[in-house]
Formats: sequence, C-alpha cells, structure tokens
Amino acid sequence: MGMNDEEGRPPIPVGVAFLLAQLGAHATARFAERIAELDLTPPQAGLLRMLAGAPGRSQRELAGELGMPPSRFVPFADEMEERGLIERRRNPDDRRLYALYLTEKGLTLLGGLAEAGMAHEKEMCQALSDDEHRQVKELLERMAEQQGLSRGVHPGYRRLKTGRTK
Amino acid sequence: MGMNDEEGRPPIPVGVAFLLAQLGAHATARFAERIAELDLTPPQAGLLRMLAGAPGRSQRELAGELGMPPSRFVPFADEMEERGLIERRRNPDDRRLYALYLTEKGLTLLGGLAEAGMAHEKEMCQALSDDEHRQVKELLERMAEQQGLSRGVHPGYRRLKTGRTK
DNA sequence: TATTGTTATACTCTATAACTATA
DNA sequence: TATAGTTATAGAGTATAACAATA
Repeated sequence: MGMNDEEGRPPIPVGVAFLLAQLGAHATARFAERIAELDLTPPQAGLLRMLAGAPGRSQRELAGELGMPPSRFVPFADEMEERGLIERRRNPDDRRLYALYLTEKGLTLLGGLAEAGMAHEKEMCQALSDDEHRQVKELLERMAEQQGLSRGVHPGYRRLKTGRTK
Repeated sequence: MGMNDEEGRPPIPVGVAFLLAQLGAHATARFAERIAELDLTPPQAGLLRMLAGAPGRSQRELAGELGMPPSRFVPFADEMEERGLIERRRNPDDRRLYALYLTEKGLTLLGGLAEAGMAHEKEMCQALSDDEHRQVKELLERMAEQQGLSRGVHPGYRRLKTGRTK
C-alpha cells in the first residue's frame, strides 16, 4: 500500500559476478541446512574431507587451510574427537605435533556427507539439462582456475560457525 | 617435505554446487575489497542501491530486506546519514515512520559503485569469451530463478560487517 | 631461540528485550 | 493495544596475546 511501488523497477543490471555471489550464498546455506541433519557444520565437513584426502597432518596446518587461528582450532577439534570422528596421535619424531586421522566412525559419516553432496548438487541444478549441467561446470571450472582458486578448498569457512555447543 | 604429499589426490569430485559456493564467496570478498576504496561495505552498497530503486521506504522495511534486525539498522543508518549519503524524512501522514532517501552525494557515490561493479564483472569473467559470458549468465539466471532467488537481492548480507567504526 | 599446541583474556558483533512516541 | 524507531544489555564468537612442552 506504499505509494512508492512503481511498476518498472528499471536498471539494476545483474551481472554474472552478482549471480555467483547470490547463488553461492544460497548454495552454502542450503548445504549447511542439509548436513545439519548429520550434526555437521561446513567447517566440520571440511575437516573430514581434508583428513580423508590427506591424513596425518598437524593441527596448525589444518587450521590454516580452514582459515581459522590455531587457538580456535583446538576446541573445534576437541568436539570432533569427543564425538569419535577424528583421532589425535602424537608424532613420535616430533612430540610437539599431533597428527590427525579419521576414525572408522568419521569415515562412515563421510559417506553420508557424500550422499548429501550429491542430493545437494541435484537440487541446485534442477533447472539445467544434463548437457547444460556439463556446460556450466566446465565454464565455472575455468573461471575458478583463472581466479586462482584451488580445487576443493573454499575460502568461505572463515565466516561460518564452528558448531561448538559449550 | 611432509611424507603425506601423495601425487594423485584422487576423489573429491567437485560439482557445480561447490564451484558456486567457492566462486560466490570469492566474488563477494573481491567486491568487498573493491568498494572498501569508496569507504563502503556490502550492506551499505546494498542500501544505496535499494534507495535508488525504491526511495522513501521505512527503516523496518529496509532492515528486513537487508536481513538485519531494526535495532541494528539504526546505527547503520546513522552513520550513512552522518556521512551525508542518505536522508531521513518524517512521514507527515504517520509520524512514527521515517522515509529514507538518497542525497545528492549518495547518488554520486552510487555512480562510483556502478563503475566498481563493472570492473568487478570484468575481473571475475576474464576466463570467458563474450559468447561464453552470455551463456553462463543465461544459465545462472535460470538457476537463480528456479531456486526462488529474487533479482538483485542476495541473502548474504546477513553475515557481513556493518562498517560502523564507533 | 623457535615452534606446536593450549589457555586466558579482551573485544567485537549480535540479537533480545525494554522503552518512547505515535497511532 | 499495536507499531516504528530507539536504546540498553547480555550473550556468543572472535582474535591476540601469554603460556607450557618440545625441539
């Protein structure tokens, strides 16, 4: 009932960059909702994937890749260890370091994560034919590479919650 | 020098949804960097655009669209008013409401914002030919619409800083 | 002396809930 | 009584800096 509801909201030219930001935020939020059913947050899912791909790394290294300071990584890893998803083992060669590994339970949960990822992909791409899906994927891959983004690591974890309850 | 630097980091199938999240976070961050040179944060830029498209709306309405509670909108608008970018006018029909408008200075800054937006678009799409650019844009538009995202409004402002110094 | 993991602390950001003025 | 705007406050989340163990 406002008197400012003009019809032709004209300019606002929406470019690819804006669409990426919009769709990216949406995809992130939807995925977070989805994995919340597994009691996981995006950073937690990220750690599980990282440990699956390259086990035995130190906490500092992992914290760096997740974009969080070491001091924040500690309680973050604490919770996942308490839940039995990951395991800390002392490195006998350098007893300052912990090496982090996935447990059996963590590996199982990673399976559920993969399933959620596939459902998520399907949901996000509903509007596309199989051919268009391949097309868009190829173009986005080129863009990501040209922008210097490394495969499988996204910098958005910095801003998200850790999921620590207490 | 780690002993876990295997060559073929094999699985991690990166889908379109992940690429969107990755590129979207990157685009958002780069754009924020860019407009920081105009002393603007993304929500501030958002408000300027909203007032340009539909002036005279109430604070609550605007706060809702930006995804912030009214209590947070007040100091946010305060700063922009102090900087002379927006103007509060009492609605004479209902004196509880403020109607917000762009000032001349705000309009000028909006011009700089449009320029930044074009440079940003160009930077993000460097890897694409003109044809591919049109192609990707059309596909992303379809995806955004199918996902129920409204043109020109992205839900990511919720998580970003307001830029209030004091 | 430098580095890993850890803990302590101080600070920012945020939402919730009162409060006021108009309706 | 209900709503717009505002202010106060308390809680969560964060980074920085100090600390202990090991190198």
